[in-house]
Amino acid sequence: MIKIAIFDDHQHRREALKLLIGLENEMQCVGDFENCENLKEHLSITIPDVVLMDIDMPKVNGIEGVKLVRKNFPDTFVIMQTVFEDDEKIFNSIVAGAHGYILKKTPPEKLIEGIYDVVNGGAPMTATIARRVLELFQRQSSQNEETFNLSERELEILHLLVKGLSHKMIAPELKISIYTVNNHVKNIYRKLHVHNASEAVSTALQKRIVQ
Amino acid sequence: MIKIAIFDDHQHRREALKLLIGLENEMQCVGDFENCENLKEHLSITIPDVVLMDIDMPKVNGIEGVKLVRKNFPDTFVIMQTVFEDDEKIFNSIVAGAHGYILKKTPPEKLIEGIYDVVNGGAPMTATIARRVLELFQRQSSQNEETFNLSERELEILHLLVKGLSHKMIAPELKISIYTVNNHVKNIYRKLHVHNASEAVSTALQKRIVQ
DNA sequence: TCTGCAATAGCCCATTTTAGCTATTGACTT
DNA sequence: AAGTCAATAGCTAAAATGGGCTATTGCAGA
Repeated sequence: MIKIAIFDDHQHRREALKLLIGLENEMQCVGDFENCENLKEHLSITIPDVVLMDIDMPKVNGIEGVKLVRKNFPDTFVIMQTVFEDDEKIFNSIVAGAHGYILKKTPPEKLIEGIYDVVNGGAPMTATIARRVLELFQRQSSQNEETFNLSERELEILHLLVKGLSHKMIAPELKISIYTVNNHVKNIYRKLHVHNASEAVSTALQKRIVQ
Repeated sequence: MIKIAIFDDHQHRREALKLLIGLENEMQCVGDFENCENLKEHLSITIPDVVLMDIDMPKVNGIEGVKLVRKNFPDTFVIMQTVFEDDEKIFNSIVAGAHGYILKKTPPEKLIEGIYDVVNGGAPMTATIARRVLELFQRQSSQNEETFNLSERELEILHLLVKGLSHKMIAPELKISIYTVNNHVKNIYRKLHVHNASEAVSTALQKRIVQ
């Protein structure tokens, strides 16, 4: 039996969802709430497996809601619901830890399918949202192909600098002398146009020269 | 008519896919190749709308392949195909610009559905892959709410360290003495559990304490 | 074959950093 | 009123760094 809680500020929508869930033998609505105030207390009592979370709610909205759920009830799945496919809302929901993202106009049978999907390890979302997620992902990790002409060895040393190792610690790590380390470091600085280790590390991470 | 090109190192699989595509009235296979060598030339001639790209191919693999397609043929959709759901392959494919990710064991009708899906703005993927994508996303942008109890002033100084400023440069910037800078830096190190500026900068950026 | 360059090693030295202290002031909490 | 803590300032000494150099080896490209 899948226990479901509903967060939505429209009472008629809550009623409709309860009715829909009631039609399924394997599902049970254990609570419906008009916003995420006292979410922690509500969920402590109802202990749902899945939360249907409207994004646009007064006072404490759905983004905050999903954060609260994920923080306090890590085993509970959260499916976001919204009227429009808004990039920022999609992004924030996913970063906050949502497990699915379904439009309100989605036909009832698809919503039910989504609930089964999420408890079985899936991530229900519309085709368009899936595409948006991929695009957001690509934008996020736009790898700067530029390697600043750093040699293999320099990249290796840069990596160790990022890990916080001193010259003295890098030398035995690479089985070379501290003088050589110093030389490589100087060459790295020249190529990255920086003048100290902090700046080099900063550049390395921000331009994604090393991960 | 949707024009499709196939990249897969197994000839029997290429034949099977060609046969499958041939059964659809709205689809046409315009080429099949055993790896991504000369991909640019192949696509220049065949000009497909959708590329089915196997990931594990000898010489030039699918990840490199999708990069090449996206770089040279930005309007062509790429659906990745692989045997297993491997986090690293999923991640690399998406970062490289894939539009979909389907398992080879996926039934034929689902693959055809995926092709229609991708040209209609969707991103076909299995439920499990969708979940993985969301998790990768969350991991990527895990905004560590944790601020490590750094004070306002310490955050300010950490920010300047990330910008590559030395203690001597930070002092006049904040109109405080270099001794005070040194004290703040020491406190930052203690709170972040690090022992030098590189490590502090690295932690600050990776845990997203500063941007 | 010549040339350039990466990788290695070395030296020097001024400057910077790190870590150990002490101490005052002012704000906030109990 | 007492206690805590952030922010400030100061001192010192040891360690590390950054920026000058020179030099050898070996590889790859012109």
